[in-house]
Amino acid sequence: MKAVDILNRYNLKRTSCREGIIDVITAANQALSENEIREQLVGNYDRTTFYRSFKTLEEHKIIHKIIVDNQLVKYALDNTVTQKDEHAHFYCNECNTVKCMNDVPVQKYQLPDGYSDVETEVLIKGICSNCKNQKNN
Amino acid sequence: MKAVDILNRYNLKRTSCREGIIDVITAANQALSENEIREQLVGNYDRTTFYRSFKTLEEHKIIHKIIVDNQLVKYALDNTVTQKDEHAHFYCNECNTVKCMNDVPVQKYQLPDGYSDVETEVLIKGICSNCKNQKNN
DNA sequence: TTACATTTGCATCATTGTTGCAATTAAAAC
DNA sequence: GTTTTAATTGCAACAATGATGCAAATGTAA
Repeated sequence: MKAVDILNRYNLKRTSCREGIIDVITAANQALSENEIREQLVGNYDRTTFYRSFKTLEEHKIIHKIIVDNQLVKYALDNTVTQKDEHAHFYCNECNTVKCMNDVPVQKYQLPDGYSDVETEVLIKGICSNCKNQKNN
Repeated sequence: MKAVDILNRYNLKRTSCREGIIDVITAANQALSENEIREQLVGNYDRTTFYRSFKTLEEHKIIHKIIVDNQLVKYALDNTVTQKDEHAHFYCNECNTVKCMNDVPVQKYQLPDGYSDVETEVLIKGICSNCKNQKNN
């Protein structure tokens, strides 16, 4: 789906910053940090505009954040857009990339009495297939 | 186990700040934020000292951080100290507390070929039993 | 009690994110 | 195609979190 269509679907004004962010994130096969997105973005936007665009896109569940160790913040397209189920995220300790594991659904957890869950976040840390290959060669 | 014993076990100097932090965290039945810990702590420490103490305790896996939405940072005793398995964390959307679900072990996830996992973080968001009770009354 | 290495507090700086406000822009109405 | 209106942008300022260098203070071992 095109950025413009996504913005229309959520009744958001199609500003170049929002379109650009969606395009860059859509094109990537991994979650991207703020700086990675800015590097690939055409045009120069104020930091404030950036953050506000992210916030808006997040609030409408067009993108979502994945945070690793309270340090690394990465963004990816949200389930509601990709039509996939709630999935686990994978962080590679070697190359520091974050990927949405669309084929690894979040499992159901049995909570103690009285607790009800709304949402579950799963972050798996380890070595990705790319880095593993490089080690073996 | 006493704070002093824990510090000794890891060959760390027993400074009052470190002891205090461990004591406060041990006494709590939920994960605490920096400010919550500082409030309960006897003595006034510089912010830098605080952060360095946390860092040291984290590096030695005496405590661990749980981060919610890249915003709320909470600390709790680590598995290596409590002798429990890797567990899920629960964040209450109502009262904003974080608890270690020691009885909810992290499940095994089947990753795509080539991926190997080292550690899995699970954060379940929802309503805790306390808040649920208050709603029903 | 002394000696040495570690830790503390202070000043300073970096990063990430927010808010208020005037200027600009997108989208709808004319 | 213009005008109108509401949303968005950029700027300045601010807040929170965290790191670093360095001299002073403290813990530990001798």
